[in-house]
Amino acid sequence: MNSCTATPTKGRPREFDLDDALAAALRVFWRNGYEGASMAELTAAMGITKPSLYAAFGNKEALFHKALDLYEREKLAYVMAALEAPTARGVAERLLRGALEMQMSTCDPKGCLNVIAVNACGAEAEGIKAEVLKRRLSSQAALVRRFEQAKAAGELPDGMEACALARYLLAIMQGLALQGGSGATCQELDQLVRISLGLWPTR
Amino acid sequence: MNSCTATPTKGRPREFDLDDALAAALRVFWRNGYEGASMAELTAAMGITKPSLYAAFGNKEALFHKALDLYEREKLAYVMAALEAPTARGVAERLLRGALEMQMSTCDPKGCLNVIAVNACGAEAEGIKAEVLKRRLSSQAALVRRFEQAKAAGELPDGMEACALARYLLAIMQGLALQGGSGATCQELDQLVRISLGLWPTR
DNA sequence: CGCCCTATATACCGATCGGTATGAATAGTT
DNA sequence: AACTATTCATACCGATCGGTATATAGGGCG
Repeated sequence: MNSCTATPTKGRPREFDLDDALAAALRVFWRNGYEGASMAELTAAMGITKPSLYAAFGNKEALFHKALDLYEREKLAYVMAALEAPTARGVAERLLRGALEMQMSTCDPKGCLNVIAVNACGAEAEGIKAEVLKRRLSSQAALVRRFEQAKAAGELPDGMEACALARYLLAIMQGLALQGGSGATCQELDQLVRISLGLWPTR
Repeated sequence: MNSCTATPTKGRPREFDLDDALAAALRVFWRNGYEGASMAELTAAMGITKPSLYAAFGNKEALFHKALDLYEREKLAYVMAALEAPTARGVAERLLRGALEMQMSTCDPKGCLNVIAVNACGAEAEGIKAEVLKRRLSSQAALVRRFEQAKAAGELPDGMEACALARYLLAIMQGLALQGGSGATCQELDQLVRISLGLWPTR
């Protein structure tokens, strides 16, 4: 599980843990977005100095990409797992409840890093925006495929297209993350999840 | 309709139009968010110099507040108008179609300024975030009141709470704006609107 | 030990950030 | 014409931005 930390056994050993530092950087990006996270704030949260950061992670953009990897690997695992639910409704339920749980975590920042990063982009960070969008489209495509499979199994009402349903579900999840990041309480977000599941299409 | 431009009739006359300059500033904030919009970019888009901007609008934050006023007055007028629809479903339809039309406009930037501004906040602009949230909560409360009225009229299924339904509808609208700002096509967003209306609760 | 290699800490780089001091230009008022 | 009030254009302010040069500290290895 350790990230390929092959000890070089040569030269002065590093005095901080790569994974811990990356996790700290993720929290800062998560709270402040890419441009809102300054190198000063990042190094302070990671407990290292700027040269150490650049030596270990390259630069700010490379650090963000690695933090984004960590985010998707640890915090967005429920998305891919949800696709294995037996029915389309089960997929939606797992996705919505997973998104809700993320907003209820007390140790993590609120909101969704993907949502935050894709909007917090001045001209300088167009590459960041593109990268986040690419990943989002990838999981969106997986969700569409899952719903097409459900449609073939006769789970969806006639005339309901899989890609439209996927887009609808993602919109609710994005709204949930946005409201979570804007101070909505757990009960309010739970209301949102329940009403969405209550309105989920039945054949 | 002109903003109280009482001609001072004293001193050198201003060489630009206040409303035009504010509209240009709004477009920049809309595209780049509050922190992503630099004074250089703002003055370039407004066609004026920095001292003129500060003399006319105060500072960057005051300019943003005035741009936000203009945004809500001109671009979010459909929200309050939608509340006058005869039924809850009519309200939802007007809101969703209004949000869709905004994303289809070719001259305006994509996405929703409220959504963008509330997420694009590093520590420096906490006041901006609070102000946008305050306004959002205000219109959210109006929507809740409208749905409570609909519930009293027996339009909603038993056990469906007005505030939950309002939160659900707003989540979809926020997701729509987010997807619109992320490059979704008009047809894709229209799919989203239609499926949302198709799933709207009936008694 | 001396050698090599890497990480650390400090101090600094040019560019850009939001915001302003200053003086010339342009109008009404007397 | 002289005075006053307001705007305009240029040039500048300190602070912060992301990123780095330099020199020292600390480990494996001969």
